[in-house]
Amino acid sequence: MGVRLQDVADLAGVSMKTVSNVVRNYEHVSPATRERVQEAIAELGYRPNLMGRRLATGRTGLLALAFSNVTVPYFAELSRAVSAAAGALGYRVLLEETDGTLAGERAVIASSEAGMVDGILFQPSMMSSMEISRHRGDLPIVILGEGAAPLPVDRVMIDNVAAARDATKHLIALGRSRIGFAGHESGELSATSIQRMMGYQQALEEHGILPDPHLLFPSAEISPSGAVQGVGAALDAGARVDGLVCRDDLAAIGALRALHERGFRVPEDVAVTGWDNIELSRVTFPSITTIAPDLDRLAQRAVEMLVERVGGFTGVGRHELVDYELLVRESAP
Amino acid sequence: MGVRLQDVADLAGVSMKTVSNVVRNYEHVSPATRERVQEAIAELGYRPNLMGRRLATGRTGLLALAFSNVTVPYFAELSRAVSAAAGALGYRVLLEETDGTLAGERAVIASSEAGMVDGILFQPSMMSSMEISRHRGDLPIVILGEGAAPLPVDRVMIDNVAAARDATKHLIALGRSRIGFAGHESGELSATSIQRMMGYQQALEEHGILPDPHLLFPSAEISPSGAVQGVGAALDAGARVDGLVCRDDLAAIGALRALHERGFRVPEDVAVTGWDNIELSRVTFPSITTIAPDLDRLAQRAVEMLVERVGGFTGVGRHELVDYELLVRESAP
DNA sequence: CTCGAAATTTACAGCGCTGGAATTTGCTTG
DNA sequence: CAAGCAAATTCCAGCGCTGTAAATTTCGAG
Repeated sequence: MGVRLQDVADLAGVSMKTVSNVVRNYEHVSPATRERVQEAIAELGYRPNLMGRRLATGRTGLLALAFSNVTVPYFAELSRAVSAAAGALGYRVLLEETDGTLAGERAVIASSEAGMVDGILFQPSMMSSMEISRHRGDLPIVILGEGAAPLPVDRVMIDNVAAARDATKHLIALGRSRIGFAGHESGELSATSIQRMMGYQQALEEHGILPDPHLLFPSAEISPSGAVQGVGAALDAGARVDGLVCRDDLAAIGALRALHERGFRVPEDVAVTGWDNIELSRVTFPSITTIAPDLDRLAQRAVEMLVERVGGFTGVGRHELVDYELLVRESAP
Repeated sequence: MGVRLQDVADLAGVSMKTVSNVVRNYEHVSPATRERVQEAIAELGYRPNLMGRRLATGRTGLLALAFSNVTVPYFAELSRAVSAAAGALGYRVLLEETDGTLAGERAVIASSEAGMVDGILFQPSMMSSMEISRHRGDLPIVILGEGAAPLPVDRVMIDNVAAARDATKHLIALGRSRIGFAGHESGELSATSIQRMMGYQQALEEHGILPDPHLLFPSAEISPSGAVQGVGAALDAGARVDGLVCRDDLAAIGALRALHERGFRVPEDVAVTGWDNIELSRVTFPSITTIAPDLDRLAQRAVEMLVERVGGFTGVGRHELVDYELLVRESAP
C-alpha cells in the first residue's frame, strides 16, 4: 500500500536517489530535474515512508517526554512547551507516563525496545538522578527538575529552594507569622517537595520564626482532593495558620476549598501561595499567588541540550537554572 | 551502537530467524534452544530495534490521538484513557495537538509523512466529519465526539443532546426557570456546542419555557478566563439567571468566579452545571454538578474500532454511543 | 575544439528485521 | 528398520530509504 520512491523515480525517469535528493531539498539538483520530480511526486501523491528513512538514517525524529501523569496541569503545560520547542528543531514528542511509580519510571529508562526515540526528557518523581545516571543505556537523557547534586547527566530546573524562600518571605512581608506548608507527600518525600520545604524553612529561620512541625500539612495523595483532606484534617485537629505555602497550585486549590469549608477567608484569615502558575490559578476565587517558572525557556533549553547529545555531544553533565517569578494575585496580595 | 539480531544468533549458534522467533515468543521453538538464545540475549543486552521490525512488518504500533490541546483537562484525561486502552492492545499513543485551528486539523489529516502511525483517533473542533471523511488518505480514522450524521467513518461519542437535556431538566427540577447557557464559542460554533445548546433548548421547550437569546453567554475564547469574561460581561449588562448550563467544566469554573465576584451565591442564587467531570470539578467550591461521560469505555471502544480497521476491516462507518451520567454535586444539588 | 573542474546523477550496498518456503531433525509406527 | 509426519530451524528475499563513491554530464577557459 503506497507509492514508493522507486515509483516516482520511474515516472520522472530519474534514479531513486535523485528523487530522494529532491524530497530532502538537497542543493545540487538541477531546476529542471527538480521540477520534473516534483510533478511526479504530486501526480502520484507520494509521501516518504518514515520507517524506511529512519532505518536508513538511524534517527527516529522522536523524543520521549516522561513524567508521572498528563492530567496534572503542570505536566500538560510542560508537554505543550516541550512539543513546541522540539517541533522547532524538527523533532516530535512521544509522551510516556510513569504514574509516579518507581516501576513506571524504571520502565521508561530501561525500555525493552530500542530505536523508538532518539532521546529522553525525564522529570522523575521517585528515582534519584543518581540512579537514573547509573541505569542509563545508550540513550541520551536530560533531566527536568529534581535535586541539585551535580551528576553526569544534563539537567534543567528552576531554583526550587530560592523560589520557596521567595514565596514564604512574601507571606512574612504580608505580616503573617504562623505559616504552614501544605501538599507534600505524607510518605516518602519527592526531591521536589524536599527542596521546596527547605526553602520554606530557610525563609522562616531567616526571619527568626521557629518552624513548627505541626504546621506541615501533608497530602495522602498528590492531588487537589488529597490537599482538601490533608489541610482539612489538620485544621479540624486544631492547627491554626495565617499563611500557607503550597507545594503546587493543585494543592493550593485544595487548600482553598478546605479553608473555605471551615469558614476561613482567603486572604484575610489565611494567605495562600501556590506553585506552577497553571492556567486555572488565575481563575479560582480567589486567584492564586504562585511561583511561575519560565516554562518555555525550560523546555527550550532542555530540548536543545538533548538534541546536542543526540547529535553526538558527550561532554560532562550540565546543570542549568531557569528563571521564575512570584506572581502576586488575590490569595496573597 | 547496538547489538543486532545477528550478534545474538552468532553467540547462540543459531540463525537470526530463530532468535527473532524467541524474541517474539513464537511457539515452535524447542525449550533448549529458547533458553540458549535467551542467555545470549541477556549476555549481550540485546533489545530489538523497532525501526527494523516496523519496516519489515509495515506496522508501527503507534496510534495518533489528535485534539486541540492537552492543557484542556478533558483532553488530558481522554489521553490517559486512550493510552491505557491502546496499551492493552499493544499500541502506544502519539499526541497531536491541533490548537483547535482548521489549519492544525488539516495538517493532522493530511500529514505529509506516511508510516509514522497506523491510525488516527481524532476529536475535531473545526473540521466537519464530512470533510474529514473526504480528505482521508489511506490511514484508518476513528472520530471522537462531533456531529450525529452517519458517515463512512467510525465514530464514538456520548449523546450530547440527551445529556444537555438531562442537565437542563435537572435545573428545572430544582425550580429554576431563568436558565442560561454559557461557554460556547462567540464566533462559529463547534459541533459540540451546537449539540449541547440544542439539548438545552429542547429541555426548556419541553417544559414550556421559551428560550431567551439574552441568556446565552458565549466566551470569546474557550477557556476558564474566557468564561469569566463572557459570563461577567453578560451579568454586568443586566442579564439575570437562576440556573446556568455550562458547555464544559472549565466554563463552569469561570462562571463560578464571575458569579462570585458579583455577589451571586451558587447554588442559592444561581445553580450551575458543568460537563466532562474533570478532576477539579470535585474540588472547586462549590463542587460542580456535571455530565460525566464514560471516558474509559469511550476510549476503549474507539481504540478497538481503530485497531480493527488497522487490521484490515473495511466495513461501513460505525457509530457508537457511550454512556454518561449526571453527577449531582454542590453547584446544583 | 579540447580538456579539466564542477555540477549532477546514478549504482550499490546496506540499515535490522520478518514472512514464507525450504530444509533438517526427531519421533512414531507398521 | 524404513517410511511417514510433525516439529524445529534455516534460507532468502525484501520492507523503503539513504550514504558513499563512482559515473556521467555540463560548462567555461584556453
